[in-house]
Amino acid sequence: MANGQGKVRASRNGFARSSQRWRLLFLSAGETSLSAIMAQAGKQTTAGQEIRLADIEADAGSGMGIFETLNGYPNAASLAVAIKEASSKYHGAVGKEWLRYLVANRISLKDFVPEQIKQFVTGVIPARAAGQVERVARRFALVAVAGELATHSKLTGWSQGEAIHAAHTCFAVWLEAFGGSGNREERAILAQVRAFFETHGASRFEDINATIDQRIPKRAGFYRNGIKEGREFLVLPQVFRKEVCEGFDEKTVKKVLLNAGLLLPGNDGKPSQVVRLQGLGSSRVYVIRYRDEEE
DNA sequence: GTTGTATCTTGTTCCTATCT
DNA sequence: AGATAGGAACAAGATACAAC
Repeated sequence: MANGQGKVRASRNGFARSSQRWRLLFLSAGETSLSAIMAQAGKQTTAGQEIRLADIEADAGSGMGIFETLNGYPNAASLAVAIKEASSKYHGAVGKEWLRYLVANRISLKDFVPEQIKQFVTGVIPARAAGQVERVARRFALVAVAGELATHSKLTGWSQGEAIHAAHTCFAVWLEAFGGSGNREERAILAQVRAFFETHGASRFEDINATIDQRIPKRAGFYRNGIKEGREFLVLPQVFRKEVCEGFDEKTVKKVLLNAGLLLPGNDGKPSQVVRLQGLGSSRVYVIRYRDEEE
């Protein structure tokens, strides 16, 4: 549905039948964002998918959930109930009037609407923005212009410019989250690495100085009490790739861990260090300094 | 004799250029 | 414009050499 195109099929006599096309603007009150769902499945979202489903934070930041102002109601819940009652009583009335207005003014709107959309878009997108950002901005612009037109034709009762202001605010929130998606990924990686050591740190790592044989089922690596301070985990390359980096790009994980100071690089600048291990000879391992929260 | 470091080799991945 | 091949870059294992 979000692609705006139906399946292309052949007609009965073998010719290409014209496929169905539509423009769809839908709003979903999903509790979890698309990227969160994909992350649960251990997959990445491509930029194109995030463009089709633009995430807007539902918390307006005023301490009242989705609302910014209460419009005279004592609290957010009573406003929500009032909106629900009014909409179940009057729903559809404005929509019909709106369509009537569009049809009556379609000649003049044909030039006016694209012009207004262009104006909105150039006003909100930052310089040197990616084309994807502009595409999302155009969708917000359509909503903004439609809202202003509805206000102009006395269908909403809003003050002039309110729809544009609202779309502006929502777009700014979206843009910040989209631009900060790298930060979101970074946090997810650090959380995963932390969880790995919290789960396996005491059970799957062997003491590097151990003289007696220890039985470590599904050994993930070794630990040593750090040269400077704290405990250092020496993770074997296969485990690092398969378990620590699971669901993420290995290079990205290494970069994030290096930047966070958790992964100690070797003297030769490589992310892994060569360490002599009991029974394994010298091997490359990823040295990760695990710090407790209070340090 | 052991340990640490440096260099070489091999394998893999990604990017670019060329051809169809 | 897309696909394929080749080259470059990087990582990891191996080996050699030096120092303690």
